[in-house]
Amino acid sequence: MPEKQQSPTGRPRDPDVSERLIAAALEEYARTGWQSFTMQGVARRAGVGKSALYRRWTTKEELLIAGVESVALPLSETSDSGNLREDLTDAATRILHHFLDPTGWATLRISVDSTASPTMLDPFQERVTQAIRSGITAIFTHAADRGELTSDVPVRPLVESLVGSILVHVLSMPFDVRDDARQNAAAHVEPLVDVIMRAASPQPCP
Amino acid sequence: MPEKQQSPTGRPRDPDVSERLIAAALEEYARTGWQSFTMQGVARRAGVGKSALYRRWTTKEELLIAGVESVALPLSETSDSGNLREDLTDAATRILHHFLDPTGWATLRISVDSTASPTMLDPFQERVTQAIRSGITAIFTHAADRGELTSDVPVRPLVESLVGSILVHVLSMPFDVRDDARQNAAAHVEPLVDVIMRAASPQPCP
Amino acid sequence: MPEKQQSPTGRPRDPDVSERLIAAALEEYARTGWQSFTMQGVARRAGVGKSALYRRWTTKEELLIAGVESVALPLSETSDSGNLREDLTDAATRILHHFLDPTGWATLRISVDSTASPTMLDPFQERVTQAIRSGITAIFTHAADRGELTSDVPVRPLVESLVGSILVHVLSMPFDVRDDARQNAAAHVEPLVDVIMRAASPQPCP
Amino acid sequence: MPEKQQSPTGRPRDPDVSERLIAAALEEYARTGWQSFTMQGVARRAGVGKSALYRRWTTKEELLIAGVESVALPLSETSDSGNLREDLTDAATRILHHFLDPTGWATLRISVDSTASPTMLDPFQERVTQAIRSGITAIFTHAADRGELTSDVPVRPLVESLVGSILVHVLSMPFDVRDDARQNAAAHVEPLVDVIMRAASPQPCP
DNA sequence: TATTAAACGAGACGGTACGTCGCGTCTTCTT
DNA sequence: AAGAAGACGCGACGTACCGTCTCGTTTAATA
Repeated sequence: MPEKQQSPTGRPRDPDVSERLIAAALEEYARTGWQSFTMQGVARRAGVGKSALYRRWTTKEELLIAGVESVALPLSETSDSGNLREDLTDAATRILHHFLDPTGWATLRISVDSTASPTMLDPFQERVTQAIRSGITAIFTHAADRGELTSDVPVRPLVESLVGSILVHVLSMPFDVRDDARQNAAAHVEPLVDVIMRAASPQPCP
Repeated sequence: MPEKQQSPTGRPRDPDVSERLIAAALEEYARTGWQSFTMQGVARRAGVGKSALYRRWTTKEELLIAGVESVALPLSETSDSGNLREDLTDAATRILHHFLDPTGWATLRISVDSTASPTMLDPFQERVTQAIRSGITAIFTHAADRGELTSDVPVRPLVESLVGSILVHVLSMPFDVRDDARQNAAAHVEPLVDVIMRAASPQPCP
Repeated sequence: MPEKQQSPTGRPRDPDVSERLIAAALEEYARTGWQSFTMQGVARRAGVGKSALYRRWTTKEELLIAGVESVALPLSETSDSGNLREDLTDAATRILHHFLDPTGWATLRISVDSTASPTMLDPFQERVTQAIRSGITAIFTHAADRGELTSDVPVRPLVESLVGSILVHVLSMPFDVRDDARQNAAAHVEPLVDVIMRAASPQPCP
Repeated sequence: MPEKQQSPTGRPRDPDVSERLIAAALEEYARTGWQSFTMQGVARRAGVGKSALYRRWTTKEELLIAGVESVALPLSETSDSGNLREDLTDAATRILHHFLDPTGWATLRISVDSTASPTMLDPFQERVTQAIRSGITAIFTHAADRGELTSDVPVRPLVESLVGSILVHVLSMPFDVRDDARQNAAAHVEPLVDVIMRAASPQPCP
């Protein structure tokens, strides 16, 4: 969700203003979420007039998406070590950190909030939610290419299971465990990757 | 999250007012989510003074939780057919419908929003999030009792995978597919249950 | 303005409650006037339920008048030393103190406020405003009886001049002079009594 | 009490909004006084947002003073006919009308209410109360210049007597006499001016 | 170099929600 | 029936943010 088109004539927009606005938006949102996220506050924190803000993004959602996609997009880049479990563990660890980070968590918030109405979903989903999914999908595709995966296993449910399990894991995590999860990410991620690996493996002999 | 304690002396609270407030809260929230969810609006819709509302619940979260837990708690009751796949499919279908319902979706929204701060998480998680998890956990426990499950499979990651996969499935669903999901729930749920069944099954012969 | 009639049957009213209410009313009003004078606050300060208050007086005005007339009525009792100037000075001094006292000042406030509407004026004026006037009127009557006053001087304007001059004197007094006025009342009163004495005296020889 | 200072930068305030607010304030106050005088109501009647009102005046008092001083200030301009009695009668008549007018009466109300606390008194007194006093003081000064007044008569008590007598006269006036006072102002004013004239005249031969 | 059109900060504007408090009425239990 | 307690619908309080709108000033591309 880039900023709105500007007129070709006249003084050009100051790119520094855009940057400061996006940074301010993420900081404000990370504080306490929707509750205290105000356009006014973003402009104030950025040291910018309200007009400069509204000129670029008309709604809170547009502004947040602009800020959040820069954070989420890197998740689509995954490693390719030649070993499925290793790649999955690496990706899962990064997703776990993503959901444990305030700014990363914002991704989910916006996604959840925008799922309610048809208007907002599409632009955001294509950019953020899909970014996460596509990275893991690639891992499976590579593994299948290597023959590490029986071809009869559908990939999409596996991806949804892995991403979803990490999400629910964080979602149902008591607050004082979050620090532990940040430091011992591997221990938290391993059982979840295990589930996927079992499901992806060839089934027992009949 | 029940309403705040009332004093033993004086005129007792009108339970009808509480009911109207909760109903109004769910209706308002289902409209467009946080955006247009105002205490003022809830009281107005319920035909009730603001004081009667604030007397019972101080914050929007408290109010929403009160309304939402009546919707979420039934999810903890699961079937016990004697067949693991059948029970999982049944539970998963209900969870899918839960997340496709505006009021049910509110459950997730609140959960996501409250995860940011330590204050809100605990009461809500224990009541709603855990309700969903505990139902599925029971299914696995029963299956293990029946010997349908190899004892070396940890249950918790399986639960998180199932719940999470349904969640991500809905989360990444284009808006115009939602109606289809409501009507053909089985088709949407089956691949996800499959993943869990594979992961829960005894592993291939070495 | 006595309290409202009570039913002849049933439990009689507690007179102590009435007293505490009136005392509380005066204290509350003396604090910052109309601004912070609330029925709720009076009942709270008196340690009494709201119903006990509303049972006795329906409006703030009724309650205040009940409280204020006990303070104002003594002003109608004046000295009779046999000397006009002396009596006037004595009465004027007491009126000055009355207007310098927070509770006494409340008398004026209520009077001024109630003058706007026809409903409240009569009961209050007869009791309070007239109390002040009648005392001074009596002084002039006695002086006339003694022959100290030429009979052609109308009394009413003299009374109004004396009371009014004290009132305006206080009204236009800088705040930090009020303490001085309390201690050196005679110095403040003398010039005003002088004016009245000159006006009441026989006129210059032609 | 002018409106609060505005910043030199940014969009300037709309003077029309200020005018509408002051007019609305006077109308609201004239209705039933303090009782029903609400900031909310003033803004509503003026067709203005509450913010525009609070931006200019923070309290009811400030707002009322702004509205009232435009009404009271003209009282400081008095006639100078060369005849003391005539000038006094003229001034007294105008003051009488001032106190009989709802808006003019507000002057007194505010004055009385603000006398209780030190904060409010000064700005109001200097502008309104003194305006009335200074006009009459000027009349006496001119008369003294003409030799119409014996120099040993102090002016201030005379002024206080005149203004005060009119005030008390109105204050103790039954409601149904007010109309008569408006129409036959001369008859009401004459006895009061008489008192002042007698007091101001040279005293009887010893 | 002078013109010009938009960007920019600041903040006014009519609204509306916030959470609190007082209004006057009512309902409950206790004295 | 009095009394203490407090719930009830209502609306004002003063603050903050909404999105739009003027202001005066700055800035780069065009004429």
